Amino acid sequence: MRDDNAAVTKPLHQKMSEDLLRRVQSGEWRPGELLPGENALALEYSVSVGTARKAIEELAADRLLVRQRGRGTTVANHSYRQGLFHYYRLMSKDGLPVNQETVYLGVTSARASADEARALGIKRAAPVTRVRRFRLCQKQPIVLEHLTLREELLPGIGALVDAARPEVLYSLMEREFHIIISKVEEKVTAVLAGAEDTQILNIAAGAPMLQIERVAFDLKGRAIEFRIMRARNEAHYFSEVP
Amino acid sequence: MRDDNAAVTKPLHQKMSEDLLRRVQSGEWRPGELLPGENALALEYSVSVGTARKAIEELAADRLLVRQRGRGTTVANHSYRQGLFHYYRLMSKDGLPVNQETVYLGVTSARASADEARALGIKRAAPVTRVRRFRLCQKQPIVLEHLTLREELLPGIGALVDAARPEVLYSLMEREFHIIISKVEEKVTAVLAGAEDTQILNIAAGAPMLQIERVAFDLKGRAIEFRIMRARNEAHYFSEVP
DNA sequence: AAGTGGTCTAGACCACAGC
DNA sequence: CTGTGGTCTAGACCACTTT
Repeated sequence: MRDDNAAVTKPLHQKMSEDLLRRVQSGEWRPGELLPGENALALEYSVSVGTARKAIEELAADRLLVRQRGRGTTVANHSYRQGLFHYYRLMSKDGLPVNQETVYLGVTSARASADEARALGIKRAAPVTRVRRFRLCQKQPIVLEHLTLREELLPGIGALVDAARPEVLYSLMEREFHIIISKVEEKVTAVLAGAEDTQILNIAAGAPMLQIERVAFDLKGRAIEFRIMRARNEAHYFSEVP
Repeated sequence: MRDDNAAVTKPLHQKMSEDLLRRVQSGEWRPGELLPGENALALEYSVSVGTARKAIEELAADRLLVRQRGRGTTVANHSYRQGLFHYYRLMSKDGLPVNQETVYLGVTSARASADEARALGIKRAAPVTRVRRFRLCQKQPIVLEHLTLREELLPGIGALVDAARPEVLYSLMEREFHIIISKVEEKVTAVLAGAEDTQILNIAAGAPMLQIERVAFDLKGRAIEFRIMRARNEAHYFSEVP
Protein backbone atom coordinates (compact mmCIF):
# COMPACT_ATOMS: atom_id res chain seq x y z
CA MET A 1 0.00 0.00 0.00
CA ARG A 2 0.98 3.59 -0.52
CA ASP A 3 1.45 5.87 2.45
CA ASP A 4 1.16 9.48 1.34
CA ASN A 5 1.62 10.96 4.78
CA ALA A 6 4.57 11.36 7.04
CA ALA A 7 2.50 11.41 10.23
CA VAL A 8 2.52 7.83 11.43
CA THR A 9 -0.08 8.75 14.00
CA LYS A 10 -2.85 9.00 11.41
CA PRO A 11 -5.44 6.22 11.77
CA LEU A 12 -5.24 3.36 9.30
CA HIS A 13 -8.76 3.88 7.99
CA GLN A 14 -7.94 7.50 7.22
CA LYS A 15 -4.70 6.71 5.43
CA MET A 16 -6.49 4.03 3.44
CA SER A 17 -9.36 6.38 2.65
CA GLU A 18 -6.97 9.05 1.39
CA ASP A 19 -5.16 6.54 -0.74
CA LEU A 20 -8.42 5.31 -2.25
CA LEU A 21 -9.33 8.92 -3.02
CA ARG A 22 -6.00 9.35 -4.75
CA ARG A 23 -6.63 6.25 -6.83
CA VAL A 24 -10.07 7.45 -7.88
CA GLN A 25 -8.55 10.83 -8.79
CA SER A 26 -5.90 9.07 -10.84
CA GLY A 27 -8.60 7.42 -12.90
CA GLU A 28 -7.69 3.91 -11.78
CA TRP A 29 -11.43 3.29 -11.47
CA ARG A 30 -13.81 5.25 -13.67
CA PRO A 31 -17.26 6.42 -12.67
CA GLY A 32 -19.62 3.46 -12.74
CA GLU A 33 -16.81 0.95 -12.45
CA LEU A 34 -16.70 -1.67 -9.70
CA LEU A 35 -13.96 -1.46 -7.09
CA PRO A 36 -12.46 -4.60 -5.55
CA GLY A 37 -14.56 -6.00 -2.74
CA GLU A 38 -14.01 -5.23 0.92
CA ASN A 39 -12.05 -8.40 1.54
CA ALA A 40 -9.73 -7.81 -1.40
CA LEU A 41 -9.04 -4.23 -0.36
CA ALA A 42 -8.51 -5.24 3.27
CA LEU A 43 -5.97 -7.80 2.14
CA GLU A 44 -4.26 -5.32 -0.16
CA TYR A 45 -3.90 -2.74 2.60
CA SER A 46 -3.15 -5.34 5.28
CA VAL A 47 -5.96 -4.19 7.54
CA SER A 48 -8.99 -5.94 8.94
CA VAL A 49 -12.23 -5.93 6.99
CA GLY A 50 -13.79 -3.59 9.54
CA THR A 51 -11.09 -1.01 9.00
CA ALA A 52 -11.33 -1.29 5.22
CA ARG A 53 -15.07 -0.89 5.51
CA LYS A 54 -14.65 2.27 7.51
CA ALA A 55 -12.26 3.71 4.93
CA ILE A 56 -14.68 2.95 2.11
CA GLU A 57 -17.66 4.31 4.01
CA GLU A 58 -15.93 7.64 4.49
CA LEU A 59 -15.77 8.10 0.74
CA ALA A 60 -19.30 6.81 0.34
CA ALA A 61 -20.47 9.41 2.88
CA ASP A 62 -18.87 12.08 0.67
CA ARG A 63 -20.91 10.61 -2.21
CA LEU A 64 -17.79 9.79 -4.14
CA LEU A 65 -18.42 6.04 -3.92
CA VAL A 66 -21.73 4.22 -4.11
CA ARG A 67 -22.18 0.97 -2.19
CA GLN A 68 -24.82 -1.54 -3.25
CA ARG A 69 -25.39 -4.72 -1.35
CA GLY A 70 -24.99 -7.83 -3.46
CA ARG A 71 -23.37 -5.84 -6.23
CA GLY A 72 -20.30 -4.04 -5.00
CA THR A 73 -18.83 -0.56 -4.65
CA THR A 74 -18.61 1.78 -7.65
CA VAL A 75 -17.29 5.25 -8.30
CA ALA A 76 -20.27 7.60 -8.31
CA ASN A 77 -21.16 9.19 -11.61
CA HIS A 78 -22.57 12.67 -11.90
CA SER A 79 -26.21 11.60 -11.67
CA TYR A 80 -25.45 10.32 -8.18
CA ARG A 81 -23.49 13.36 -7.11
CA GLN A 82 -26.16 15.62 -8.53
CA GLY A 83 -27.97 14.81 -5.33
CA LEU A 84 -25.64 17.44 -3.89
CA PHE A 85 -27.69 20.02 -5.71
CA HIS A 86 -30.65 18.78 -3.72
CA TYR A 87 -29.85 21.27 -1.00
CA TYR A 88 -29.74 24.38 -3.11
CA ARG A 89 -30.93 24.85 -6.58
CA LEU A 90 -32.75 27.19 -8.86
CA MET A 91 -36.38 26.28 -9.33
CA SER A 92 -39.50 27.75 -10.88
CA LYS A 93 -42.21 29.21 -8.72
CA ASP A 94 -44.19 25.98 -9.09
CA GLY A 95 -41.29 23.98 -7.68
CA LEU A 96 -40.40 22.64 -11.12
CA PRO A 97 -36.79 22.19 -12.19
CA VAL A 98 -35.56 25.07 -14.24
CA ASN A 99 -33.59 23.05 -16.77
CA GLN A 100 -36.26 21.04 -18.53
CA GLU A 101 -34.85 22.00 -21.90
CA THR A 102 -31.69 23.75 -23.08
CA VAL A 103 -31.17 25.93 -26.14
CA TYR A 104 -27.62 26.65 -27.28
CA LEU A 105 -26.78 30.08 -28.64
CA GLY A 106 -23.13 29.62 -29.41
CA VAL A 107 -19.77 28.05 -28.54
CA THR A 108 -16.61 30.11 -29.02
CA SER A 109 -12.90 29.95 -28.24
CA ALA A 110 -11.51 32.97 -26.45
CA ARG A 111 -8.93 34.33 -24.04
CA ALA A 112 -9.83 34.71 -20.38
CA SER A 113 -11.12 38.11 -19.33
CA ALA A 114 -10.00 39.57 -16.02
CA ASP A 115 -13.19 38.37 -14.33
CA GLU A 116 -12.89 34.88 -15.76
CA ALA A 117 -9.22 34.66 -14.85
CA ARG A 118 -9.94 35.67 -11.26
CA ALA A 119 -12.85 33.25 -10.88
CA LEU A 120 -10.91 30.32 -12.34
CA GLY A 121 -7.59 31.19 -10.74
CA ILE A 122 -5.79 31.26 -14.09
CA LYS A 123 -3.74 33.83 -15.96
CA ARG A 124 -5.47 36.55 -17.87
CA ALA A 125 -5.73 35.72 -21.58
CA ALA A 126 -5.36 32.01 -20.94
CA PRO A 127 -7.33 29.98 -23.50
CA VAL A 128 -10.95 29.28 -22.57
CA THR A 129 -14.11 28.05 -24.24
CA ARG A 130 -17.26 30.10 -23.85
CA VAL A 131 -20.75 28.65 -24.11
CA ARG A 132 -23.89 30.74 -24.24
CA ARG A 133 -27.24 29.04 -23.76
CA PHE A 134 -30.60 29.42 -22.08
CA ARG A 135 -32.97 27.11 -20.23
CA LEU A 136 -36.65 26.59 -20.74
CA CYS A 137 -39.25 25.74 -18.15
CA GLN A 138 -42.71 24.96 -19.48
CA LYS A 139 -41.62 26.23 -22.89
CA GLN A 140 -40.69 29.65 -21.48
CA PRO A 141 -37.07 30.88 -21.48
CA ILE A 142 -36.20 31.41 -17.87
CA VAL A 143 -32.42 31.33 -17.32
CA LEU A 144 -29.65 32.76 -19.44
CA GLU A 145 -26.25 31.13 -18.94
CA HIS A 146 -22.70 32.15 -19.80
CA LEU A 147 -20.22 29.32 -19.27
CA THR A 148 -16.46 29.64 -19.29
CA LEU A 149 -14.44 26.42 -19.45
CA ARG A 150 -10.69 25.94 -19.04
CA GLU A 151 -9.45 24.90 -22.44
CA GLU A 152 -6.19 23.70 -20.96
CA LEU A 153 -7.93 21.05 -18.87
CA LEU A 154 -10.72 20.30 -21.33
CA PRO A 155 -8.99 20.46 -24.74
CA GLY A 156 -11.48 20.44 -27.57
CA ILE A 157 -14.54 20.58 -25.35
CA GLY A 158 -15.98 23.33 -27.53
CA ALA A 159 -16.43 20.98 -30.47
CA LEU A 160 -17.89 18.28 -28.22
CA VAL A 161 -20.41 20.64 -26.72
CA ASP A 162 -21.29 21.98 -30.13
CA ALA A 163 -21.84 18.47 -31.43
CA ALA A 164 -23.58 16.90 -28.44
CA ARG A 165 -25.26 19.94 -26.82
CA PRO A 166 -25.48 17.89 -23.66
CA GLU A 167 -28.10 18.46 -21.02
CA VAL A 168 -25.57 17.74 -18.31
CA LEU A 169 -22.15 19.15 -19.02
CA TYR A 170 -20.57 17.52 -15.97
CA SER A 171 -21.35 14.03 -17.29
CA LEU A 172 -19.59 14.89 -20.53
CA MET A 173 -16.55 16.09 -18.57
CA GLU A 174 -16.43 12.75 -16.74
CA ARG A 175 -16.81 10.64 -19.85
CA GLU A 176 -14.45 12.51 -22.15
CA PHE A 177 -11.87 14.05 -19.82
CA HIS A 178 -12.10 11.99 -16.61
CA ILE A 179 -12.72 15.19 -14.71
CA ILE A 180 -15.07 14.70 -11.79
CA ILE A 181 -16.82 17.81 -10.47
CA SER A 182 -16.99 17.43 -6.71
CA LYS A 183 -17.47 20.92 -5.34
CA VAL A 184 -19.43 23.93 -6.42
CA GLU A 185 -19.50 27.46 -5.03
CA GLU A 186 -22.36 29.77 -5.86
CA LYS A 187 -22.73 33.47 -5.20
CA VAL A 188 -26.20 34.92 -5.56
CA THR A 189 -26.88 38.60 -6.13
CA ALA A 190 -29.75 40.79 -7.33
CA VAL A 191 -29.27 42.71 -10.57
CA LEU A 192 -31.36 44.72 -13.01
CA ALA A 193 -32.16 43.26 -16.42
CA GLY A 194 -29.84 44.45 -19.18
CA ALA A 195 -30.10 44.50 -22.94
CA GLU A 196 -29.25 40.83 -23.42
CA ASP A 197 -31.81 39.70 -20.82
CA THR A 198 -34.44 41.90 -22.40
CA GLN A 199 -33.75 40.34 -25.76
CA ILE A 200 -33.31 36.65 -24.94
CA LEU A 201 -35.58 36.22 -21.93
CA ASN A 202 -38.12 38.83 -22.99
CA ILE A 203 -37.88 40.76 -19.74
CA ALA A 204 -38.72 44.42 -19.20
CA ALA A 205 -35.57 46.54 -18.98
CA GLY A 206 -34.77 47.41 -15.36
CA ALA A 207 -36.69 44.48 -13.88
CA PRO A 208 -34.99 42.74 -10.93
CA MET A 209 -33.29 39.42 -11.66
CA LEU A 210 -31.32 36.82 -9.74
CA GLN A 211 -27.74 36.40 -10.83
CA ILE A 212 -25.85 33.28 -9.76
CA GLU A 213 -22.11 33.03 -10.28
CA ARG A 214 -20.89 29.46 -10.01
CA VAL A 215 -17.38 28.07 -9.87
CA ALA A 216 -17.11 24.29 -10.20
CA PHE A 217 -14.09 22.41 -8.85
CA ASP A 218 -12.87 18.90 -9.59
CA LEU A 219 -11.63 16.28 -7.13
CA LYS A 220 -8.17 17.82 -7.09
CA GLY A 221 -9.61 21.20 -6.17
CA ARG A 222 -8.95 22.79 -9.55
CA ALA A 223 -11.46 25.37 -10.77
CA ILE A 224 -12.85 23.90 -14.00
CA GLU A 225 -15.82 26.02 -14.92
CA PHE A 226 -17.12 29.51 -14.27
CA ARG A 227 -20.79 30.07 -14.98
CA ILE A 228 -23.01 33.12 -14.75
CA MET A 229 -26.74 32.47 -14.69
CA ARG A 230 -29.35 35.18 -14.82
CA ALA A 231 -32.90 34.13 -14.04
CA ARG A 232 -36.32 35.67 -14.57
CA ASN A 233 -38.05 36.38 -11.33
CA GLU A 234 -40.43 33.48 -12.00
CA ALA A 235 -37.49 31.43 -10.73
CA HIS A 236 -36.06 31.52 -7.23
CA TYR A 237 -33.10 30.07 -5.48
CA PHE A 238 -34.03 27.49 -2.90
CA SER A 239 -31.87 26.02 -0.18
CA GLU A 240 -32.49 23.66 2.66
CA VAL A 241 -30.44 22.56 5.64
CA PRO A 242 -31.35 19.23 7.12
CA MET B 1 -35.68 -0.42 25.41
CA ARG B 2 -38.51 1.19 23.54
CA ASP B 3 -39.43 -0.09 20.12
CA ASP B 4 -41.37 2.57 18.26
CA ASN B 5 -41.70 0.61 15.05
CA ALA B 6 -43.74 -2.33 13.99
CA ALA B 7 -41.27 -3.47 11.33
CA VAL B 8 -39.09 -6.05 13.07
CA THR B 9 -36.80 -6.05 10.10
CA LYS B 10 -35.34 -2.64 10.96
CA PRO B 11 -31.70 -2.86 12.08
CA LEU B 12 -31.02 -2.55 15.78
CA HIS B 13 -28.74 0.45 15.39
CA GLN B 14 -31.46 2.27 13.50
CA LYS B 15 -34.14 1.51 16.06
CA MET B 16 -31.82 2.60 18.81
CA SER B 17 -30.88 5.75 16.93
CA GLU B 18 -34.53 6.66 16.44
CA ASP B 19 -35.24 6.09 20.10
CA LEU B 20 -32.32 8.28 21.12
CA LEU B 21 -33.65 10.99 18.80
CA ARG B 22 -37.03 10.70 20.47
CA ARG B 23 -35.44 11.07 23.88
CA VAL B 24 -33.51 14.16 22.82
CA GLN B 25 -36.73 15.60 21.38
CA SER B 26 -38.50 14.88 24.65
CA GLY B 27 -35.97 16.98 26.48
CA GLU B 28 -34.60 14.07 28.50
CA TRP B 29 -31.15 15.49 27.79
CA ARG B 30 -30.78 19.21 27.19
CA PRO B 31 -28.30 20.84 24.82
CA GLY B 32 -24.86 20.70 26.42
CA GLU B 33 -25.78 17.88 28.74
CA LEU B 34 -23.82 14.62 28.85
CA LEU B 35 -25.52 11.43 27.70
CA PRO B 36 -24.73 8.10 29.33
CA GLY B 37 -21.57 6.50 27.94
CA GLU B 38 -21.50 3.94 25.17
CA ASN B 39 -21.29 1.01 27.55
CA ALA B 40 -24.23 2.19 29.62
CA LEU B 41 -26.40 2.76 26.55
CA ALA B 42 -25.40 -0.57 25.04
CA LEU B 43 -26.44 -2.27 28.26
CA GLU B 44 -29.70 -0.34 28.41
CA TYR B 45 -30.66 -1.29 24.85
CA SER B 46 -29.24 -4.81 25.15
CA VAL B 47 -26.98 -4.45 22.16
CA SER B 48 -23.24 -4.70 21.73
CA VAL B 49 -21.06 -1.63 22.17
CA GLY B 50 -20.34 -1.55 18.45
CA THR B 51 -24.04 -1.36 17.63
CA ALA B 52 -24.65 1.34 20.24
CA ARG B 53 -21.71 3.26 18.83
CA LYS B 54 -23.20 3.09 15.34
CA ALA B 55 -26.55 4.37 16.61
CA ILE B 56 -24.88 7.28 18.38
CA GLU B 57 -22.68 8.08 15.40
CA GLU B 58 -25.70 8.41 13.15
CA LEU B 59 -27.01 11.24 15.30
CA ALA B 60 -23.54 12.74 15.58
CA ALA B 61 -23.31 12.75 11.77
CA ASP B 62 -26.55 14.76 11.71
CA ARG B 63 -24.85 17.17 14.11
CA LEU B 64 -27.46 16.55 16.76
CA LEU B 65 -24.95 14.97 19.14
CA VAL B 66 -21.35 15.98 19.74
CA ARG B 67 -18.81 13.32 20.71
CA GLN B 68 -15.63 14.26 22.53
CA ARG B 69 -13.02 11.68 23.43
CA GLY B 70 -12.30 11.53 27.12
CA ARG B 71 -15.33 13.61 27.93
CA GLY B 72 -18.48 12.01 26.57
CA THR B 73 -21.39 12.63 24.23
CA THR B 74 -23.53 15.75 24.57
CA VAL B 75 -26.58 17.16 22.84
CA ALA B 76 -25.36 19.81 20.40
CA ASN B 77 -26.31 23.39 21.18
CA HIS B 78 -27.04 25.93 18.52
CA SER B 79 -23.48 27.15 18.20
CA TYR B 80 -22.54 23.67 17.05
CA ARG B 81 -25.46 23.31 14.70
CA GLN B 82 -24.82 26.76 13.31
CA GLY B 83 -22.13 25.02 11.35
CA LEU B 84 -25.03 24.01 9.13
CA PHE B 85 -25.18 27.58 7.92
CA HIS B 86 -21.62 27.10 6.78
CA TYR B 87 -22.84 25.89 3.43
CA TYR B 88 -25.07 28.80 2.61
CA ARG B 89 -25.24 32.13 4.21
CA LEU B 90 -25.53 35.81 3.57
CA MET B 91 -22.21 37.60 3.61
CA SER B 92 -20.82 40.99 2.80
CA LYS B 93 -18.80 41.57 -0.34
CA ASP B 94 -15.62 41.32 1.74
CA GLY B 95 -16.61 37.89 2.96
CA LEU B 96 -17.50 39.24 6.39
CA PRO B 97 -20.49 37.93 8.32
CA VAL B 98 -23.50 40.13 7.90
CA ASN B 99 -24.69 39.99 11.49
CA GLN B 100 -21.92 41.65 13.41
CA GLU B 101 -24.41 43.80 15.28
CA THR B 102 -28.19 43.84 15.59
CA VAL B 103 -30.54 46.78 16.14
CA TYR B 104 -34.09 46.08 17.26
CA LEU B 105 -36.88 48.23 15.89
CA GLY B 106 -39.83 46.67 17.66
CA VAL B 107 -41.53 43.58 19.05
CA THR B 108 -45.30 43.23 18.71
CA SER B 109 -48.06 40.69 19.25
CA ALA B 110 -50.30 40.11 16.29
CA ARG B 111 -52.51 37.69 14.39
CA ALA B 112 -51.04 35.72 11.51
CA SER B 113 -51.50 37.23 8.07
CA ALA B 114 -52.35 34.97 5.15
CA ASP B 115 -48.67 34.84 4.10
CA GLU B 116 -47.47 34.06 7.59
CA ALA B 117 -50.13 31.40 8.10
CA ARG B 118 -49.17 29.71 4.85
CA ALA B 119 -45.43 29.80 5.60
CA LEU B 120 -45.86 28.45 9.13
CA GLY B 121 -48.63 26.00 8.32
CA ILE B 122 -50.97 27.50 10.91
CA LYS B 123 -54.45 28.98 10.83
CA ARG B 124 -54.93 32.53 9.67
CA ALA B 125 -55.23 34.93 12.62
CA ALA B 126 -53.45 32.51 14.95
CA PRO B 127 -51.42 34.42 17.57
CA VAL B 128 -47.88 35.31 16.53
CA THR B 129 -45.06 37.55 17.70
CA ARG B 130 -43.45 39.87 15.18
CA VAL B 131 -39.92 41.18 15.49
CA ARG B 132 -38.49 43.90 13.29
CA ARG B 133 -34.75 44.50 13.35
CA PHE B 134 -31.77 45.19 11.13
CA ARG B 135 -28.17 44.02 10.97
CA LEU B 136 -25.02 46.05 10.76
CA CYS B 137 -21.79 45.15 9.04
CA GLN B 138 -18.89 47.50 9.60
CA LYS B 139 -21.32 50.00 11.17
CA GLN B 140 -23.47 50.09 8.04
CA PRO B 141 -27.08 48.81 8.07
CA ILE B 142 -27.15 46.02 5.55
CA VAL B 143 -30.07 43.64 6.20
CA LEU B 144 -33.62 44.39 7.27
CA GLU B 145 -35.42 41.50 8.96
CA HIS B 146 -39.06 40.76 9.69
CA LEU B 147 -39.48 37.76 12.00
CA THR B 148 -42.73 35.99 12.74
CA LEU B 149 -42.75 33.53 15.66
CA ARG B 150 -45.45 31.07 16.68
CA GLU B 151 -46.77 32.39 19.96
CA GLU B 152 -48.46 29.08 20.68
CA LEU B 153 -45.12 27.24 20.78
CA LEU B 154 -43.08 30.11 22.23
CA PRO B 155 -45.42 31.74 24.75
CA GLY B 156 -44.11 35.04 25.98
CA ILE B 157 -41.12 35.09 23.65
CA GLY B 158 -41.92 38.68 22.74
CA ALA B 159 -41.08 39.91 26.22
CA LEU B 160 -37.91 37.82 26.32
CA VAL B 161 -36.69 39.14 23.01
CA ASP B 162 -37.55 42.67 24.06
CA ALA B 163 -35.59 42.25 27.27
CA ALA B 164 -32.61 40.27 25.99
CA ARG B 165 -32.39 41.42 22.36
CA PRO B 166 -30.36 38.30 21.70
CA GLU B 167 -27.86 38.05 18.90
CA VAL B 168 -28.85 34.44 18.30
CA LEU B 169 -32.56 33.84 18.62
CA TYR B 170 -32.24 30.08 18.21
CA SER B 171 -30.13 29.78 21.36
CA LEU B 172 -32.83 31.60 23.31
CA MET B 173 -35.42 29.17 21.95
CA GLU B 174 -33.33 26.24 23.17
CA ARG B 175 -32.71 27.66 26.61
CA GLU B 176 -36.19 28.96 27.37
CA PHE B 177 -38.51 26.69 25.39
CA HIS B 178 -36.44 23.55 24.73
CA ILE B 179 -37.12 24.00 21.04
CA ILE B 180 -34.20 22.90 18.88
CA ILE B 181 -34.06 24.31 15.36
CA SER B 182 -32.78 21.53 13.15
CA LYS B 183 -33.87 22.43 9.64
CA VAL B 184 -34.11 25.64 7.68
CA GLU B 185 -35.54 26.32 4.24
CA GLU B 186 -34.61 29.48 2.42
CA LYS B 187 -36.06 30.94 -0.76
CA VAL B 188 -34.05 33.67 -2.44
CA THR B 189 -35.55 36.17 -4.88
CA ALA B 190 -34.63 39.53 -6.38
CA VAL B 191 -36.83 42.51 -5.53
CA LEU B 192 -36.78 46.29 -5.89
CA ALA B 193 -36.23 48.45 -2.83
CA GLY B 194 -39.44 49.78 -1.30
CA ALA B 195 -40.21 52.63 1.05
CA GLU B 196 -39.12 50.79 4.19
CA ASP B 197 -35.78 49.75 2.66
CA THR B 198 -35.17 53.28 1.46
CA GLN B 199 -35.78 54.58 4.95
CA ILE B 200 -34.01 52.03 7.15
CA LEU B 201 -31.17 50.87 4.92
CA ASN B 202 -30.72 54.16 3.11
CA ILE B 203 -31.10 52.63 -0.33
CA ALA B 204 -32.15 54.36 -3.51
CA ALA B 205 -35.77 53.58 -4.37
CA GLY B 206 -35.98 51.00 -7.14
CA ALA B 207 -32.52 49.54 -6.48
CA PRO B 208 -32.25 45.74 -6.76
CA MET B 209 -32.12 43.81 -3.46
CA LEU B 210 -31.88 40.21 -2.38
CA GLN B 211 -34.87 38.93 -0.46
CA ILE B 212 -34.54 35.75 1.55
CA GLU B 213 -37.59 34.05 3.02
CA ARG B 214 -36.69 31.56 5.70
CA VAL B 215 -38.79 28.98 7.50
CA ALA B 216 -37.13 27.31 10.49
CA PHE B 217 -38.27 23.90 11.72
CA ASP B 218 -37.62 22.15 15.03
CA LEU B 219 -36.64 18.53 15.59
CA LYS B 220 -40.26 17.42 15.37
CA GLY B 221 -40.61 19.10 11.98
CA ARG B 222 -42.84 21.90 13.22
CA ALA B 223 -42.44 25.30 11.52
CA ILE B 224 -41.36 27.63 14.32
CA GLU B 225 -40.28 30.83 12.64
CA PHE B 226 -40.86 32.66 9.39
CA ARG B 227 -38.35 35.34 8.53
CA ILE B 228 -38.05 37.76 5.64
CA MET B 229 -34.64 39.35 5.12
CA ARG B 230 -33.93 42.06 2.60
CA ALA B 231 -30.30 42.85 1.95
CA ARG B 232 -28.44 45.71 0.32
CA ASN B 233 -26.55 44.63 -2.73
CA GLU B 234 -23.31 44.99 -0.81
CA ALA B 235 -24.31 41.59 0.56
CA HIS B 236 -24.65 38.40 -1.41
CA TYR B 237 -25.89 34.93 -0.78
CA PHE B 238 -23.16 32.34 -0.84
CA SER B 239 -23.47 28.59 -1.02
CA GLU B 240 -21.01 25.78 -1.33
CA VAL B 241 -21.33 22.07 -1.98
CA PRO B 242 -18.47 20.01 -0.70
C1' DA C 1 -7.02 6.59 38.60
C1' DA C 2 -11.27 6.13 36.29
C1' DG C 3 -14.10 6.76 32.55
C1' DT C 4 -14.72 8.44 27.96
C1' DG C 5 -14.72 7.90 22.99
C1' DG C 6 -11.40 6.31 18.93
C1' DT C 7 -9.02 2.53 16.64
C1' DC C 8 -8.47 -2.07 15.25
C1' DT C 9 -9.26 -6.85 15.06
C1' DA C 10 -11.73 -11.45 13.98
C1' DG C 11 -15.48 -13.76 13.26
C1' DA C 12 -20.57 -14.98 12.46
C1' DC C 13 -24.78 -14.62 10.03
C1' DC C 14 -27.83 -12.34 6.72
C1' DA C 15 -30.07 -9.97 2.46
C1' DC C 16 -29.35 -9.24 -1.98
C1' DA C 17 -27.60 -9.10 -7.11
C1' DG C 18 -25.81 -11.41 -10.79
C1' DC C 19 -24.60 -15.41 -13.21
C1' DC D 1 -24.59 -20.74 -6.40
C1' DT D 2 -21.01 -17.22 -5.34
C1' DG D 3 -19.65 -12.95 -3.87
C1' DT D 4 -21.20 -8.64 -2.37
C1' DG D 5 -22.13 -5.31 1.24
C1' DG D 6 -25.08 -4.88 5.85
C1' DT D 7 -25.66 -6.22 10.66
C1' DC D 8 -24.07 -7.67 15.01
C1' DT D 9 -21.01 -9.37 18.38
C1' DA D 10 -16.89 -9.47 21.73
C1' DG D 11 -12.81 -8.04 22.99
C1' DA D 12 -8.19 -5.49 23.07
C1' DC D 13 -5.58 -1.42 23.26
C1' DC D 14 -5.04 3.57 23.01
C1' DA D 15 -5.58 8.84 23.57
C1' DC D 16 -7.77 11.85 26.04
C1' DT D 17 -10.41 14.55 29.86
C1' DT D 18 -11.84 14.81 34.25
C1' DT D 19 -11.52 14.19 39.18
